[in-house]
Amino acid sequence: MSIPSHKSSSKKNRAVQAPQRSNGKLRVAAILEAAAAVIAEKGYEGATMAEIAVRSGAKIGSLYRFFPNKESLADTIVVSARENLDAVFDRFDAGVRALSIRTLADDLMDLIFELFTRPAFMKLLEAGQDWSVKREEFRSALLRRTAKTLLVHTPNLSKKSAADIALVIVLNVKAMATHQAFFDPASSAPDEFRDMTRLYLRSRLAKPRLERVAPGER
Amino acid sequence: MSIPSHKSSSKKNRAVQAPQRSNGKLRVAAILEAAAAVIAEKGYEGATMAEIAVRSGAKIGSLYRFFPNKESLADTIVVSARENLDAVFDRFDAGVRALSIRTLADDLMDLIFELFTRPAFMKLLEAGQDWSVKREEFRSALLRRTAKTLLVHTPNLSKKSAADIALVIVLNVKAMATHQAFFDPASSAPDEFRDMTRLYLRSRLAKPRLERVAPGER
Amino acid sequence: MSIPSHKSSSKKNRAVQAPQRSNGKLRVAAILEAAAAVIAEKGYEGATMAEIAVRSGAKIGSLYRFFPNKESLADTIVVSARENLDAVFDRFDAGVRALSIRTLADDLMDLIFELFTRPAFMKLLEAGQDWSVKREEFRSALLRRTAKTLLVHTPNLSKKSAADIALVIVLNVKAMATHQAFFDPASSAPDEFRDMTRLYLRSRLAKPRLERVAPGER
Amino acid sequence: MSIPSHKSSSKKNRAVQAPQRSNGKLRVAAILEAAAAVIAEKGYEGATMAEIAVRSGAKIGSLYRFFPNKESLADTIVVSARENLDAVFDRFDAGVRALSIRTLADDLMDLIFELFTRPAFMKLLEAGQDWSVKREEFRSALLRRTAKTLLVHTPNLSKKSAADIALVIVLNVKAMATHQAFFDPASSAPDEFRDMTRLYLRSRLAKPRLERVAPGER
DNA sequence: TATGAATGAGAATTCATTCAT
DNA sequence: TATGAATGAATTCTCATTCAT
Repeated sequence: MSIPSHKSSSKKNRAVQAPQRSNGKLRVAAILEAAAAVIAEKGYEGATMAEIAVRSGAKIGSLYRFFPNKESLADTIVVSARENLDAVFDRFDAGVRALSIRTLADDLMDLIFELFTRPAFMKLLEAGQDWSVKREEFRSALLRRTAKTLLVHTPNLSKKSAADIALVIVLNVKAMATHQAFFDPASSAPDEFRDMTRLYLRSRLAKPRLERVAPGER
Repeated sequence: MSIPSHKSSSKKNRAVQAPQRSNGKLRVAAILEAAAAVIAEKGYEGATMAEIAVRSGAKIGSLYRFFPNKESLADTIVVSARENLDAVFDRFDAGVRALSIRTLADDLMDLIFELFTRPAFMKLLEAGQDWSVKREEFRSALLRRTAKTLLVHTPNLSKKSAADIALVIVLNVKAMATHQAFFDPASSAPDEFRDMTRLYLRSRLAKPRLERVAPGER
Repeated sequence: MSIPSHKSSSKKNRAVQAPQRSNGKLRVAAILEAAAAVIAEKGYEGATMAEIAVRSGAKIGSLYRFFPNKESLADTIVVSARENLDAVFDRFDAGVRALSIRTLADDLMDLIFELFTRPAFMKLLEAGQDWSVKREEFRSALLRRTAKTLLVHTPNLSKKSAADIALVIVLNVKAMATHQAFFDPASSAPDEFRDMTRLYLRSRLAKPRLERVAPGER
Repeated sequence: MSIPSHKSSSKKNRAVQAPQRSNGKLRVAAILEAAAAVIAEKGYEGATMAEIAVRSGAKIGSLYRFFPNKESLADTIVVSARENLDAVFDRFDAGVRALSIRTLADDLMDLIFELFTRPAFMKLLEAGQDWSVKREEFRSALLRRTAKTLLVHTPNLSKKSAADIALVIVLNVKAMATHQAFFDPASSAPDEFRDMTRLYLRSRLAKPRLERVAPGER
């Protein structure tokens, strides 16, 4: 979306610019699109700048006009998501208190799923020791905000429980999203994940004594 | 499980390699161990033969004595697991009928988790368009056998349900295993995953008459 | 001498370039200034047109409006000096006969030093196999004129001696100028160079019988 | 000569090795030779790894086996000189007290000249803001040792004077060496430099009252 | 005319794989 | 057989120069 303020540690102070002409913005969008697709397919290491260039219809030199290096391209994909993460969650949190557990589960999964919509995400967020700060930041922000949402909905939850549950939900969505492309289109696996997440959330958020679902829960 | 990294075998270049007899097998094991570790960290593309050589204490030349190329190394990791996959499942299936749903969930997760013990697996099994046949074979075999086990336990399950449930269980274990290393050591997330899987299995395998959740719930 | 770097001319992209009339000359001057600075820092190869553009406040497109290519920029720097080389020396030669050796040394160094004032010169004049004709021309003209000046002052000098002495003087000034920036500000090294050059000139220009310093000369 | 313990800041822990087979040592020597030659001709920026490879008879991949990058190659050239700088000066200082000023001048110039023998030096030592530590270290060591030698010879010199004189001498040799290749072979310019340096040293080191050249000195 | 963007040849660097000893 | 070295295609990145608006 907006070109990050790239690595200042670079030797050369190459002037990498945000696009300033409408054409340039389209170009950047196309590059990000292509990068996301290629990374989704081949992973970060497997993706080559040359292929991203070809798919985006840009020439290799243009890639480097807008992104100083391969990593910044990947970062930008993540950063653009990070940027509206808070906005999206803020909006969601506003109405979360009123939601039934079932609806909370469904909507929360949808929300997170959307953040994963660009399939490059899954690849980018896969564990690795030298991930850039940006990528790590996205991961932790997502977990933090998810936990916070759970606390807004169920205030008497412990911080720790909220964190644990958030992690499980996020990983469920990730698993769901990662393998979506590879599912038999007729597969009902996504539904299974949704349903499992509902069961899980219910068991975690329902009041202790009401082990069996309380009437009027919904 | 963890083969020590034989690094002390040669101190000086001109060192005599006296006890170098039949430990070709040890050498191979060390290489596989190192390969698994490096791939787990960096992914298949990110792993370099040079680093695998260094970590395994082998010389780059040796690697190619035992494995004709990088892919064969990765394949071997998968194949060695594939080989005893059937044996492990056969043994498990023999007694599965008697298991409670809870125990089934727990033991099945343990079994699959063990197959994932070498962390390179997760990386290796990640989707990609040009996976080698061997890797794809492992994935489908794992799903097939898991589904079969479910059918042995609960014969009146439909094939399709079994496949769906198998996928969910496998992905749950994968999520659990992948992120184990990154969990706060004090995290109870693994337990959460186990519990969630129990809930899920119970809802799927319990007799039809209990299908309906608590009245009014749904 | 130091032309300010006109950077304030456009604050917004859409800014009106009202007073943009005949300052093509200013623009060119700014570019030359910036080019000289960048080349001085990084050398000819290390200097990039992009950095020169940024420092001069010009846009890369503008650079190429005024200079067809990088080399022509470098050439222009040299040529502009070459152009008034003769004038400067002519003027100097007019009064050179009357100068004492000491004053000759001092004034000649000053004169040459001024030609080197733009520090890009030193870099530009550094040896290299593919120097442009222009650059080579400046170098030889400088040596030729310096030698001529010596002959005007001391007519009974041989051509060869004059050429040798000229070379030494020029190189002395070059060394002095090149390293001026790096001197400890409190360093008296420039004075040393001046003094050394005086001694040298005295020994070369003084009448043979006055091998030992003439009384009153100093 | 000996491969330095290259940059540890690198992303990849590529195992850049010192050569361990005789052949490898020859190769490294050839590479350094070629690098020095190319850098001497084109300067650091102008030199390309490809040309260095061709001239050394090595393939591009081999260059990177021994040197992790272009800069390390340049550094190695400088470092190898730095390494025996102290040894050379120590030896020289041992006998310096007995030398006449004239001989001191001549021998000191010869000594420094030899350090500059590899012509790549002059290029490498040329000023620039981002020179590597190694290169700067060589420069300052050379000045420091030259000043020290002067103090050994003439103990009643002030530190500051010694430093100033050292700088002048070094720059004289540099000028001489840099332009040697470009001199008319019949040029007596080198002799001029030597003579100038003698005059200069004499004026600086001779006892004050002996302003006029002491009889017998020459 | 001014300028942001496009271009692509060329340079640095990486790494799987082969080979000679 | 063991292994240091060689190889070179593939990849990332740079930058002078051109172009469309």
